[in-house]
Amino acid sequence: MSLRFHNTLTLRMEEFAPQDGKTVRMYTCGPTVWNYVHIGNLRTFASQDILRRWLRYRGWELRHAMNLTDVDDRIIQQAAEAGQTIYDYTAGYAAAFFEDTAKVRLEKPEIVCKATDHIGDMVDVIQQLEKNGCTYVSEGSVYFRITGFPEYGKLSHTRFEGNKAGARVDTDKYDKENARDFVLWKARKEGEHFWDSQLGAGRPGWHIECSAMAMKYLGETLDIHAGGVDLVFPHHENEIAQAEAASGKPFARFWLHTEHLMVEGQTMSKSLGNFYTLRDLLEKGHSPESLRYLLLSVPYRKQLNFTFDGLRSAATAIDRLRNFELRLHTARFDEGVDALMEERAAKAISQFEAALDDDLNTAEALGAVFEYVREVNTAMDAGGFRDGNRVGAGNLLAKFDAIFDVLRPTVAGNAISDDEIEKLSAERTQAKKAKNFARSDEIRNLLLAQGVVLEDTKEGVRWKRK
RNA sequence: GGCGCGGUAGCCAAGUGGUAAGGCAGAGGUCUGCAAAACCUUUAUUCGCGGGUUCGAUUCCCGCCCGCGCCUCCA
Repeated sequence: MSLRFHNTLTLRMEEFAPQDGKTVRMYTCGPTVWNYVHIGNLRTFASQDILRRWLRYRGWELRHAMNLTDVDDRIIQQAAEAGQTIYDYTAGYAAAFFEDTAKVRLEKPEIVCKATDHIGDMVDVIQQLEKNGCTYVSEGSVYFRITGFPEYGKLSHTRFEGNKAGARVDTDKYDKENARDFVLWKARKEGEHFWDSQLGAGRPGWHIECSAMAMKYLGETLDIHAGGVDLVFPHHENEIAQAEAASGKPFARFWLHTEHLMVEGQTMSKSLGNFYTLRDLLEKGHSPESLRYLLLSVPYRKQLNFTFDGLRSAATAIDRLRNFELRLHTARFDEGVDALMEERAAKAISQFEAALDDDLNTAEALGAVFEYVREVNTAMDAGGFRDGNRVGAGNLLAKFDAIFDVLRPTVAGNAISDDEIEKLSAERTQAKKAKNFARSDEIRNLLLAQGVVLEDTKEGVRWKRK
């Protein structure tokens, strides 16, 4: 089966392959670095992480660029309130972003580009748009004239001329010819950060950074452009208008949008008191892997309802997989290879792959893995799983974890060492043999307090970190 | 009003024109010094509601109800 994605541009499933048959050129809208990442951000970024990993799994090379928005109205305002330059203000949050995303095991894109490092590139694109007659100047600011771009609205599937002049469109912006026109370059305002350019003193509008940087690093036509659903309009629509009006070429072939995360059935917002950053969850004692699993367990085009109950369920589900892996590595099996078990592993892998090929159906992919785990556990109990089957089973787990990446526990820096655990475990076994159950229970509890669980099995003791 | 997503067991959730994957929780069991941990079994005659097409629909069509998002900054 071939790799297919749902394309927002066409609202259809389409077979995917990169233009050049080798390297996928992908752009994703990154964070505005004015705060710590929240779990809604992470839902989108996690879905893009799966996309990255799956594209590579399927043999493509990857050239993925992600922007950091480090200048906008909020940043300017908050930096001013903090008495800092925008550079000082955003540097800390940019660093925190990569610390946090690494904890939930998001791969870093090949290219990370900051808006403030690319002012000149944005000015170049705006000048090209001027040349192409798509702009006008009003009160010192440069605007994009959407009536000059007939395809405006093709991504959000909106025909603006037929649209009711709704209450939500600003009607007091006298400086624009059309309410939907958007700013490319904002004239300098007193006290605000600005750059001198051929366009005059000012700063870039929000949308231009993505068009400029994407084309600079990936060429005029991208294979994939992705982001959260809220960006479809106006951000991505405007990116298309800017890029295509400047280059005359299609900006991106595939547009992938991740649905939003809700919290307890409601929109996450600070005013509702249900707003969580990754740091909030870690402080409450939840593991980064459990959040990663939860975020990935619902396919990206479906709204995900975050609950703490769900987070705990995710942690338990991961335990089941880790227990299986531990059993696979520690239990004793009869010599030989069981053909049926090999067949089951191959079937599980093909189901797993077909699921992810189908627009990254992570829920179905997980189903294939769990079904396999249960069948193999049953076979292990019945003696049907042989020593030679370890390779096939391990291979399946490796493929699974290359994408989901949740099997390896996060171990704190001050955790008890493996050697100490082994030593205490051995002492407990001795105590048990001597029927000194008081001492053996004491050791078990002592290790439990350190987050280590001892398990008695037919073949002896095994341990794991919780 | 326009555009889009969704309503499947207590919760999360996959799915197909031919009779419902998987996870969590619950119940039962195996193992065990008691435990812990682990593992196994089990839990929807039914897929928001009403019509229609069909030999047959949760899956296709029409209508309706409900939830959510975007149309303004937002992942």
